Amino acid sequence: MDARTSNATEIDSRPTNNLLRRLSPADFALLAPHVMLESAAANELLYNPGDDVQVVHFPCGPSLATFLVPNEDGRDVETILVGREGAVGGIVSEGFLPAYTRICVKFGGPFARIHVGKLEAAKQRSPSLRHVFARYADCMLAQIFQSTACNAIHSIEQRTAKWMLAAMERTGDESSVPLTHEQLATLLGVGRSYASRVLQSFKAEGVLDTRRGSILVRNREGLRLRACMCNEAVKLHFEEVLRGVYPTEERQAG
Amino acid sequence: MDARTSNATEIDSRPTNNLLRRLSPADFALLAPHVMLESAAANELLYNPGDDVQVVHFPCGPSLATFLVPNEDGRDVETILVGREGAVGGIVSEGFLPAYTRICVKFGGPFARIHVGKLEAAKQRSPSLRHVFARYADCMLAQIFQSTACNAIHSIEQRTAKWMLAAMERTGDESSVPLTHEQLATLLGVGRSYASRVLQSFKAEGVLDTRRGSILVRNREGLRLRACMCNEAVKLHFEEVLRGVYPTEERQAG
DNA sequence: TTAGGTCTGTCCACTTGTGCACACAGGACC
DNA sequence: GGTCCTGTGTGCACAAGTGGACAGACCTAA
Repeated sequence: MDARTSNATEIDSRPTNNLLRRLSPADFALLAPHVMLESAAANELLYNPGDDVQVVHFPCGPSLATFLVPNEDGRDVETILVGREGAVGGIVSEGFLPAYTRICVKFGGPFARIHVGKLEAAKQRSPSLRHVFARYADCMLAQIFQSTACNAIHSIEQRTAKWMLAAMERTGDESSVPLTHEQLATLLGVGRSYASRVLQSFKAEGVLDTRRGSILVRNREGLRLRACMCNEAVKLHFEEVLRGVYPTEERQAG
Repeated sequence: MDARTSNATEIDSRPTNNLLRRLSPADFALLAPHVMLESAAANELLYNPGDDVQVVHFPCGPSLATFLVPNEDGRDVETILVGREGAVGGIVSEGFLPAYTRICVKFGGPFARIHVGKLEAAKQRSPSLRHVFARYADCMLAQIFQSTACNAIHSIEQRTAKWMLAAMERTGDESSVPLTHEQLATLLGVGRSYASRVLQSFKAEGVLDTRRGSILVRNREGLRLRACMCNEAVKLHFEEVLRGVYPTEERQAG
């Protein structure tokens, strides 16, 4: 699989994960033999704290994973969402270390998987591949930093709106988010009744509608107005950092 | 500076930064020619968002740096502390990317510095050196994840206590933290008057005393009781991950 | 068709944190 | 020794979020 064969058809045959699609044909070719496409159900745990990190998971299509930090009182706290724009597992650590967080499939669907060892071996052969992953790691870091700040100062209302937009952007579903109020509350780290009240206030303003087990978005722009700008800040960094992944000449060649 | 000279004297001559001290003599020797020891004053900015990251800064002794996330309304939000246990700048990204956060010297003092390019070159020559930094990156990630969770669910009282303990641990000063109420408030992302009130309640319980511009710790154990366990969780991960940095034989050789 | 479990909407009393205001205290500098 | 500035202590009205409770709605499965 050399640069010659890198046409649109080949690119489309890749898993629908933006990080993998961003790779040059040559870099993807290094990974391709080791990539497995599998599916995972909602609530499946990819890692628990202390697990030896051996596999990188790339959410594809509407799949969504989250990082949960366990808390002394037993309830986990949700931190960041990772969808088809990225990957989870050994991104920063380069694997073979105990996981710090729990990683949970939030919305089920296809995942591309590769063993960390294979990925690291490929990185050793291709500096540009290493750079792609280092850059993505930096983006993920930005995402977490932003979440930390967001949790410190933004209201539950803002964070609810932010979360819904982030989820929709990743799943591609423009009109609904499959969550119960309970799940939304857990995810925001607030009480269920308060989460319901926030949704109710959005509903009163015509932004949302609620169904049993899912939330329907009626006015996306309204939601955006009520959200903090954290998503946008992070997205900007993603674009800036990942745009320059390959030097121009290499990208032209692809 | 080769392995032959790696005796206790040489180790003590290293900068008082635990990450650097943790390196095997051979690995440190790769960096040593490029390490500059300088000092920075409190409030000095090491990076601003968008800056090209070219230098890694290792806080030494009582120096302390923090990562600040800029907010739409202009006030920065403090996220994590980095002291002599670690380093800031290009740790995850491997440098040469725009910084996402602002990095600010919180408590002034000595910093060891090295150009990212030199560090990366050394990593290329020594896989074990690369591993040390990958492992530290993972620890830093754990720290940020924990902060995100902490901000989501812990009270200001708990976070105040946590912050004070974390600062003392890093500076080595067991009895005082040089902060005004205003600074503490900013750092926690709360209003100044509420920060004062929390300190007042600690004072009433005999845990603290307040001075103009600094906070005196009277009862460290009491502080620990009032803090959340976030520090401990992260510390455990640091120990677990950094303990195994060098395989036993290599450590013996050093 | 009914029964039972889960999800939802809402009430209430309560705690936590906000934002502003203002008096006063501690130092530094003339 | 006074002056001025910044930092500190506290009061108040208010907003945000908690946690428990309970009735009713929706869905599934027998």
